Amino acid sequence: MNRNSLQARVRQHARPPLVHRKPTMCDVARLAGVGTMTVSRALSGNSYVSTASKQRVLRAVEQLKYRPNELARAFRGQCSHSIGLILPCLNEAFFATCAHAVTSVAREHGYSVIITTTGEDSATEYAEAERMLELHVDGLVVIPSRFRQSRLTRNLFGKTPVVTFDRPVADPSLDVVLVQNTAGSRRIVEHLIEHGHKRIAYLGLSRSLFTINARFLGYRRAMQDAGLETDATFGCETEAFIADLLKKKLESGQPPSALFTSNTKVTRNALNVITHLGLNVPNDIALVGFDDFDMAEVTSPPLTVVRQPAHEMSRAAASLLFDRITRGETPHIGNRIVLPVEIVLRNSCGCKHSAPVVIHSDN
Amino acid sequence: MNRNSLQARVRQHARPPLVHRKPTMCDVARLAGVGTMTVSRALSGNSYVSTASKQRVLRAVEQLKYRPNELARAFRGQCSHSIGLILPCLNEAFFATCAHAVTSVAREHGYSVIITTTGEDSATEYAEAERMLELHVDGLVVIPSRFRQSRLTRNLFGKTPVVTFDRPVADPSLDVVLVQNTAGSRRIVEHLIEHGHKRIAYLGLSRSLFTINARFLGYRRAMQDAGLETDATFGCETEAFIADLLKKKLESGQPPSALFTSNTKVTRNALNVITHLGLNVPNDIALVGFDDFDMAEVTSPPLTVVRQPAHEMSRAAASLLFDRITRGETPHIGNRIVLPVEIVLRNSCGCKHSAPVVIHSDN
DNA sequence: CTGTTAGCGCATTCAG
DNA sequence: CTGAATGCGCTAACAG
Repeated sequence: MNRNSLQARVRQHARPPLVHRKPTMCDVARLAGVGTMTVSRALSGNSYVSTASKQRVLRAVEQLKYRPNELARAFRGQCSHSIGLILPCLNEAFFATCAHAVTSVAREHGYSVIITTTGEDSATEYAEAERMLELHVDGLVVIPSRFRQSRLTRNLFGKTPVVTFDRPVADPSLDVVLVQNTAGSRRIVEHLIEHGHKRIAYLGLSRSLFTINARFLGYRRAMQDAGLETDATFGCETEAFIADLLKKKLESGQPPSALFTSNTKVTRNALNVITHLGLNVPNDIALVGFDDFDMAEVTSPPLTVVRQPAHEMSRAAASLLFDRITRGETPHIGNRIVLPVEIVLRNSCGCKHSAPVVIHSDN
Repeated sequence: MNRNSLQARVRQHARPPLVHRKPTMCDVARLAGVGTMTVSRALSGNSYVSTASKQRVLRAVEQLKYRPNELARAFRGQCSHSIGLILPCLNEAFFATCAHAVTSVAREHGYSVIITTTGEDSATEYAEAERMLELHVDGLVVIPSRFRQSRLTRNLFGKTPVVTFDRPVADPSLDVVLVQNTAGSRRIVEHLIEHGHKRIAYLGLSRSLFTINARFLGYRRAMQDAGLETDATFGCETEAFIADLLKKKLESGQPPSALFTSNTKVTRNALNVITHLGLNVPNDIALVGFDDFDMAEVTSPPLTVVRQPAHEMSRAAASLLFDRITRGETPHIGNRIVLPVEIVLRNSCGCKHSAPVVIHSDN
C-alpha cells in the first residue's frame, strides 16, 4: 500500500469537523460524556435512564441543536412513520377534502404523509404506487383511478397495508370505503320524476371511473322502474363539450326537461352552459348533481344535490389503515365499508324550499 | 460465553430466508453472479457496465421483483429526492390549487412531496418544519401562517433551501413569491368607488395573516385617496359572525352600500348571509371579493373579484426551490418575486357585462 | 442503569 | 469494466 492510499484511508476515517455537518447522536454522546445508547434511550424515552444522564444528554442536545435523523431511524427500524396518499388530483374540492382529512388523521398518529396525484392515469398510478413502496411507506391510502385498467393488487403491495376509498379496485383483498353512489343517484332521479320530469338526461365523465358508472346505474334503475327511457352521455369533460351536447339536445324534437350531472365538475360546467344559454333553472330545465359543494347554496338557483360524506369517508379510510398498520394485518378479504349519502333539496330541481331540506337516500 | 448466547450470536448472522423479506441488492447480485456494485451501477445507469452483466442483473431483478430501497439510498446519499410542503390547510380551493401545482412540479423533477397542514397555527407550523428537517427533505415550500408569530428563519433551516409563497416571513433570507395583494385590492375598491359607492366595508379574517392585512392596506389606500372613511372588520371567520355584523350595519343609520371581502371563504359566507337576508346584489348592496373561484360565474349574481394566479405562483415557488436545490444555493438575501393580479368584472359590483371583463390591476 | 457490538441497504472509494 | 471494503446514523441485542 503506497503513501497515497494510506493518506486516503486516513482521510476516510477523519470525519469533517462538526461545524460543517449536522450533529449526530455520536456528537451528543461525546459532549454529554455518555455512550450513544444512553442518548438514544434518553431521547426515545421507552427505556430507563438515570435522571442525571438524561439531564446531560438533553443539555448536549440543546447545545448542539441536535435533531434526530428520521431517515436513519426509518431505515434502521421497521417503520418509516409515513404513509402514502395517492389521489387523482388535488384541483377538485372533493379530492382536496379527502387529502385534508387523511393528513389530519395521519398527524394524530404522528405520521407524515407523502402525497401524489395520478391525473386519472392508471400507468401513473402504478408508477407512483411503486415509488411509494420504494419509499417504504408503512401503508397506503389510495383513491384509484380507472376501475378496469387499475393494476393495483395485493400482490404488488406485498404485506404493506393498503386502503382504497371512494372507488374500489378489482382485487377484493384490499380494503375499501365507499358511499352509496347508486342508491343516492337513484333517489335523486326519483325525486326528479316525482316533480313530473319524464325526459331526464345523465351527464357523466368517463364510464371507466367507478363512481361515474355507479351513479349512472342508479339513474338507469330509477328511469327503468318508472318506465322512462334513459339518455346518458359520457365524456362530458369540458364546458365546450357540454355546450355542444346541450345545443343539439335542445334543437332535437324531444329535449330533456331535467339534467342529472355525475359530479361537481360536470355540474359546474353544465350550470355555466345553461346560464350562458339564457335558460332558466328549473323552469326551462331542471338540474341536479352528485356531490355537494361550498357554493351550492348561492348559485342561481341553489342546487339540489346528492351530498356524500367526503370527510367521514376519508377519515374512515385513514383510520382503517392505521388499524391495519398497528395490528400488522394484511387480510385475505378486505373490509368493504359503505357510507350513506343524503339528498339536499334546494331549488334547482323545482322545489320551492327557501332553506335546503335534507333527506336520506333510503327514505 | 454460554451456549445460549452463542446461539443468539449465530442467529444474528443467519438472515431470514429470502422468502420472508424484501430482496436486497445483495440477493440480486448473488442470483446474477456478480458483485453488488455491478448491480448498483447497472441500475443507476450512470456508470459503465458490460452489456452481458447488465442483462443478467436485469433478469435477476425481474425474477426477484427487486425494488431499490429509496430509504437506504436517501440515507446513504446526500439527497432524499423529496421536498416538504407546508400549508395552512387543504380544505380551501386556493391552497389545494397550490398543492396541486407544487406536486406537479415535484414530479417533473422526479421528487416526492411530503405534505402537511398547520391550521394557521404557528406552533404547529414550527413543529412541522422541524419534522421536515428531521426527514431530511432536500427543500421546503411553505405557505407561512401568521406573519408576526412565525418562527421560520434561515437559522432554523440551516442550509436546506426554503421558498415561501403567498405570504412572506420576517426573515429576508428566505425566498418568497407573492402576488400584488395591495395593488389589486386598491384597484377593485377604486372600481367600486367609480360605481358611485361611498360607504364600502372591508370584511377580513385575522389581520395577522399577511394577505388579509395587505389587502386591507390596498382598500384603505383607495378609500383615503377618495376621501372616504374606512370601515374594516377583522375576524370574519364564520357565517354567523358575518350575519351578526351585517345585521348591525344594516340597522345603523349609515349601512354600507358595498362590501369587499378579503378571500374566498369570507366572500362565500358573506354571499350566503346576503342571500338569506333577501338582499339583492348589487342593488341593495354590492359585493366584490379577493380571489376568484370556480363557481364565481354561476353565483347569483356572478361575482366581481380580484383574480390571483395561484397556479403560476405555486409553480414559480416550486421552480425556484428546485433551482436552489440544483445549485446548492442558500442565499443571504432571498428573491422576492411579485406576480400581477387581474380584476375580473362580472355583475356583483354593478357592472352589466354579460360576460366577464378582465383588467390588469395597474391599469 | 449503561456501554459495546453489529448491521439495516446502499453507493463511494479504491484496487484490481 | 468489476469487486471488496467501508460507513452513513441509528438502535436491537447483548454483556456488563
